[in-house]
This record gives sequence, C-alpha cells and structure tokens, in this order.
Amino acid sequence: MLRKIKEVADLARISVRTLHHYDEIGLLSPETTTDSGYRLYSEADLEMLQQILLFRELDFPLKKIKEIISKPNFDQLEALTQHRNEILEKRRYLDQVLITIDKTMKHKRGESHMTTEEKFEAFKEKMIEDNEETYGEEIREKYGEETIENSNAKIRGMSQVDYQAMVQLEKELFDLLEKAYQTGDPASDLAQQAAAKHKEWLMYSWSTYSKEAHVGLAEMYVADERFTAYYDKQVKNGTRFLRDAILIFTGQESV
Amino acid sequence: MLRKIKEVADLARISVRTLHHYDEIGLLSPETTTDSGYRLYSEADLEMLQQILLFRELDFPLKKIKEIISKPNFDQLEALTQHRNEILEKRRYLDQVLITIDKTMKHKRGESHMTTEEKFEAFKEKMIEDNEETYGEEIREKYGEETIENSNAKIRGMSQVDYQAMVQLEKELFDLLEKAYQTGDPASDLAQQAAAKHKEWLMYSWSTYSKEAHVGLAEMYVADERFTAYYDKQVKNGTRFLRDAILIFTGQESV
DNA sequence: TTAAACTATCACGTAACGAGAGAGTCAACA
DNA sequence: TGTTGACTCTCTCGTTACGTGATAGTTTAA
Repeated sequence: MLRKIKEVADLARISVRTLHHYDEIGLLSPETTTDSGYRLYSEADLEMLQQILLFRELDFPLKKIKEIISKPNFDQLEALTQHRNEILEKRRYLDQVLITIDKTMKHKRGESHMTTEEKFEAFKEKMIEDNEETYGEEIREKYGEETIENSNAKIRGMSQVDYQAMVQLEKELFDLLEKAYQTGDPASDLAQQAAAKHKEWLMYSWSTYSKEAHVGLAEMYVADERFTAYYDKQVKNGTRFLRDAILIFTGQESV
Repeated sequence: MLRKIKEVADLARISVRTLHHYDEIGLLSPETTTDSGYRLYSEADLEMLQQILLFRELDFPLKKIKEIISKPNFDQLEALTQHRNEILEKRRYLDQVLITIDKTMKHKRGESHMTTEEKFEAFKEKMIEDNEETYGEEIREKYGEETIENSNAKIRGMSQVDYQAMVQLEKELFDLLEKAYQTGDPASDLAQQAAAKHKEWLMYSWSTYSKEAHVGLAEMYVADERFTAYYDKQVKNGTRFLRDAILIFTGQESV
C-alpha cells in the first residue's frame, strides 16, 4: 500500500510542503516515486514519520531528529535528558524576562502618574539605589558606614535647585574635561581645573573631603567599566585622563 | 560629541554589525555621516539605543520595538501588557513540552528494560488504555459497564499466541478489504467475507456479539477520525467501505 | 610613510516551513 | 474523448536578527 503525498499529509495532519521539506533535507524520503516523479510513501515511511512528529512535538530541531531518529532507545534517552535541560533553561530565561517586564511596567506606570517633583524625588532615590547596588559594599569597606550614609542623606536632602546646580556643575566638568583632553597633558592648567571642578562636584554629596578618597574614587572610575562607560560617553577616553589629572591635582604624583 | 560606530558598539556592548543592522532596517540611523561615509552617532542616538536595548532584553522583536519606541509611556505600557501575555503563553507551552518529554522518557526507559514478554504485556495495557481514553465513556454509555470490562479482561487474559492470532486475523481482514474494495461493491462476496472476518476479529475481545453493536462500532469507525485514519492507512477509503459492507452483512440494509 | 585599526557595502547562512508561480499528471464526468 | 478539477512537481522569495567573511577604502598612531 503506497500513498501519494497528500494522503500522507492528511493522515499526519501536516502540510504537503512539510513533506517536501523533509525530503529536501533528507529527513524523510519516500520509498519510491512514480514515473512522473510523484512521491510514494510506504508503511515504513509512515511509521518513521510518526517518530519524527513525536520528537517535533518535543520541540527538537529537525537536525537533531535526523541524528537520533534511527538510534536505539538508549541514545534517544540521552538526547531527551539533554534536551529537557535545554527546555528548562529556556523556561528560566522566560521567567527572568517576566520579572524584568514587571519591573519595567511598574517603573513606567509610576512615571506616568508622577508630577515633576515626584520624578525628581524618584530620580534621587534611584541614584542612591544604583550607587548602593554597584558600590555599596566596596565603599562601606573602604570609607566606613558613616561616609556613605552621610552621602545618601545629603542627596536625599538636596533641593531641586541644589540638584540642578549639581547637574550644571557636572556639565561644566565635562566641557572642561573635553578641552583639557585636547591639550593631551593631565598636568595642564585646563586639566587641573577639571580636577578641581570634580572635587567641587563631589562636595555636593560628600560630607568630608580627603585626597586619598578622591584618588580612590578616580581609580575606581578607571577600574569599573560602568563608570568608564559613563565618563567615556561624555569625553572619549575621559576616564583615564581625569584620573591622571586628579592624581596630579592631589599631589600623589610629581609634576 | 559625535562617536564613530565602534565606540558606540563598545559602550553598549553590542556588535558593529548590530548597529549596521539597526541602520539597515531603519530602527536607529546615526545623526550624520562623515564625507567618507562613516556613521556618526549623537548623544540622542545613544539614548535611543538604550531604549531599544531595554526592549530587546524584554524579548521584543525589533519590528515592535520600532513601532513603540517613540510612543508615550501610556502606549508602551499597553504593549508591555500584551507582550507579557505572550511570554506567559510561551512558558505554558514549554511546561507542556516538559510534561510530554517526561512521559516519553518514562516510556522509553520502560521499554529498554523490558523483555519481549513484558513488552507484550505493556502493549496490551496500552491497547486497553488507548481504548478507554478514546472511547471509554462512549462505549460504557452505549453498551454498559459489563461489556467493556469483559473486553478489557479478555485482552489482559490473552496469551501471546492468542494475540498474534488476532494480529494475523487483522492482517487477513485488511488483505480481504483491499481486494474487496477493488470490486467497488460492498455487497460483493469479497466484501461480505471481509465483514465476517471483522466479526471474527472482534470476537477476540468481545464476550458477546450483537448486530447492533457491530453496526454501532462500524459507524463509530467512520465518525471518528482516529479510526478512519487507522483503517484508511491500511486500505484507502477502507473505513467507509467496511462500514457499508457491515451494514449489509448485519442485514440493516437491503441487498 | 607605512602598518594597524576602523569603516563601508555586499551577500550568503541560519530554522522550518508558508506562499505563490508556472507547468505537468491523473481521474472522473459529459 | 475532451475537458475540468484536484494533485503533483520544482523553483524561489520571505521570515528573524544578526554572524561571518570578502573586498576595498579611510583614519591614525608610531
């Protein structure tokens, strides 16, 4: 009993194109063909097709199906085990995506309802949060609990005017840094002005200043790619240049 | 501050090719280019890129990102809600696949350890199970509890010899049916022999025979695509032809 | 000035078919 | 016996989000 392609397709509830495709990639070729080139499938072909469709339902890629389809149960079990793990991995990935989506929604939902002032408050909190998340422990270890709590308190206490002054100051810093960078010399006047401006900017969130802490922060900027990205985004190669300027500014290096 | 492509790629931790691609599909084109055709990205471009990458992390297709990227939060929220459902749907799908994989593994694990006899026993159980799952309720309603329990018990009680006799009988039935089908007449001698053979085959699992039950089964074969597929798989259009033959055989239709 | 590092534009490959296009084949009906 | 309708065949493009060369021109640091 040999069948033509549509009959097979209807029995298996798949498309004729799918059978064409399986033939093309050598996954399932009909036992024979008519003189006019029509594909003719045998019983054995049908059974093979059932197997193929079983694995397809399990989300196996056709390539792997082709590999394992004719192997004994033993090997198929191994493939199944491995495949199961891949599916689990995919599911974990989706779970993560869901979490991120929820966060994003919460965030955007918040934003839509906020007044300008609320957005400003939220922005400050986010600044603190980000800082804590990224550097919290490190800074606490280096400079002690008090330093960081003071900093956080200072940020929270900032008025919108203060905050905008701080942003303005940062902008000036970057302008200065860009010009200074063109001199190519971190000891240049412009570069030293930039270092001073950086200190000034810092004081908006630091309660006390020490040369050591200033240098430590500069080194941290260079070592951490997040900071590097942020500074380099403003001025190309700005991070290293600023670090060098600060080193000189704080007198840690001879001029 | 305009950046060349590699700088942007490094900042965003994506490939240059990706930026080329985004330009190609009009998702993110650089603000300007140099005389020699180098792409130059502005700050605004970078911010847009951040947004794009955020949605990309949420597993949005680029096409949708392009649609919603410049819309207000309100619309983005809507898109997020819908997208969330799609992700949930995907996860449910994966859960289903996992269940099927587990079943398949259990099945194959069983098979590998079985002796021929055990496989035979398992095969009989599967036959009963399949039957129950597909027709259990319907048959119970039509023919009563007893009929089906008897049938199941009879199958369980079959020896391997019995079973193979039954399979052999079925084979003969199909041979007969194929020849009969060629006559085109369900009242033909061959067709009537096939109907008789079908009754004989039935008796392997039925404890009592009635013309009504026999006709009922034949109608069920035709009505149910699973049975149709099974019979038509052996003999093209065999189901209907057998049904007609049985109708005549049981005398429900005038010859 | 020369080599290294960048940049640009094709264009093919990937997974699993769907959707035509154009042309030949087969079976039944008038 | 001719015709029609249902099938069949073999291309070939489209889909997603880039990766991976190939080939060639540009910029930049030593």
